[in-house]
Amino acid sequence: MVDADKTALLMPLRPARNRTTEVIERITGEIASGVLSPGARLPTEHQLMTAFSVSRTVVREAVSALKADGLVVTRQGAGAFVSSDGARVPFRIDPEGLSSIDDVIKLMELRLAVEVEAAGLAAERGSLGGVRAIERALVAVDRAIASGKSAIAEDFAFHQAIANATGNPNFREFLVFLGRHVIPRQSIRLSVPSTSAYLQHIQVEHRVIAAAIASHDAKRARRAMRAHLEKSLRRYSKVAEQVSKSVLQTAVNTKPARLV
Amino acid sequence: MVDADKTALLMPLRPARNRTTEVIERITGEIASGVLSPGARLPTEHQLMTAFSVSRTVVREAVSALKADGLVVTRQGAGAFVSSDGARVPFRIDPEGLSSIDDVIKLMELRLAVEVEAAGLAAERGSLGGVRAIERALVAVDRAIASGKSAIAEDFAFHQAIANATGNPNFREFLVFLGRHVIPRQSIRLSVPSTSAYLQHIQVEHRVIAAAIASHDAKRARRAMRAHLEKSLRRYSKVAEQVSKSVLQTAVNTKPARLV
DNA sequence: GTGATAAATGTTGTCCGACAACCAGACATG
DNA sequence: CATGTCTGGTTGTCGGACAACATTTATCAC
Repeated sequence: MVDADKTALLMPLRPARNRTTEVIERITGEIASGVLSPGARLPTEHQLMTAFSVSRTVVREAVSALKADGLVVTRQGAGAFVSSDGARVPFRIDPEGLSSIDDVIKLMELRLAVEVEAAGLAAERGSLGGVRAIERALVAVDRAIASGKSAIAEDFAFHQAIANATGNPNFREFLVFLGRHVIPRQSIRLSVPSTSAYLQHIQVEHRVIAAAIASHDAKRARRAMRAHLEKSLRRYSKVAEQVSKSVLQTAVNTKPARLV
Repeated sequence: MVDADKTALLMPLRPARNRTTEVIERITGEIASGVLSPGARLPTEHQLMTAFSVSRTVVREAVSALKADGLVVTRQGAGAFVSSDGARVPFRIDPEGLSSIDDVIKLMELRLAVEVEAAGLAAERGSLGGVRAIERALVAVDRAIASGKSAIAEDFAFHQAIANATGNPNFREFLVFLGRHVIPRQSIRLSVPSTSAYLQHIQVEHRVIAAAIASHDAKRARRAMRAHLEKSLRRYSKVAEQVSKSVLQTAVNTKPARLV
């Protein structure tokens, strides 16, 4: 954990405020604020050059980034246009917006919503192979606990196996997306006692969920998953309270992170 | 609808296969396939220029797009690196992957998961203002029905008001994200009878949900929302069956859309 | 006059060369 | 040995040029 903090301190200064990102933010702002409505044509590269007094390279890189985000589409010889079908613009979670523990909790609520339904769907139509995969993930957690590890990766693999058993890839994909945001937060590890006894208690909850899915009892699966995740949420918010009391100590650790 | 199809036909050729996109796909592929592991440094711009035999402009626009996607970060003077914390890479839904009705159903299942929990949270901790907003959205739907409109936008606003009442912005944001993908599909409108009688029946379900939220009954709110959306899903999959029978007619309509 | 064809203009896509800002490691200095 | 400096390499920005394409305008045949 100390290592994680150190690397965070040694590798800061990511968003390197160069001209390109400023142009990106300006254009993005005008699109978001509605000045440029969908389908509208945005200024020509030359106009943008003179308006922002930057080179064409900067303008083109900015537009390229906007294109990658799906906000604009370009047509050679015609111009660049604000994307009319918003279907391409992705769902982002600002990493800066996860600095507080409360933000992490809000994310975990979304995860709970998805996972509860995933457990229900897995129970309704989980194939034999899907159920087998869930049980394999369970024994993997067992092995990790036995060897004294924190079993974080194995625990996540278990939840992923359930999402997989729904037969709906959206559940697995969205779960790993949320995992990428929630898991790397070091504050989680602080909240997890990760003693063998605690982990084995978690495993009991896991087995209840797995049993409900295996017996195709959707209601029980949803209830078990909800209980499992709500317990984790409550434990987490308790940590939030404790941490908020010792703000001074955390402040010196989080402040540099905000500068990133 | 005919207009929408026409514009879709007149403005096709989105992925305009230019050199930049090819370079993007090549690099993205090498990252996805694990050839370039997180934290690894990718080749210098000069190496990429000679490797792909393109100009530096193309290379820079490509890495600019990759930067916008969060796949790589650059440090002036040091190089470009594969992003180590995947927290920046967004959640995308490939618009091409929504061509079949089955894909849309799979998306709606995810929406159901989020909305059921949103209704529960809104009931648990919905403020007075939040409940008022939900009721306002309800009368808006009433007005739309009375004036003979399809009330699609007003219906979505109602669901959005519920997501808002959770106090967790993630729910609203994710819901509008999903809405951007699901709503524009014309196949939905085909499945909606949109007769006044049908819409008023929908409103009955809406009122049950709103009442449960207003009385802070989380369980009932979740159950009502689940019933509401599952009914919509079932109706939708029925349409899917009917459509799959008349594949020939839909084929001529969907084929060009795939080319977009 | 009208419709088709061609020219002209404007815009994005690509290439090239150059310099500034910056970083990492080698080197020199005390 | 520690510190400062230098040097080569890399990304960031600039400017100009031409190609490919779209749109508009002008021209011509009928």
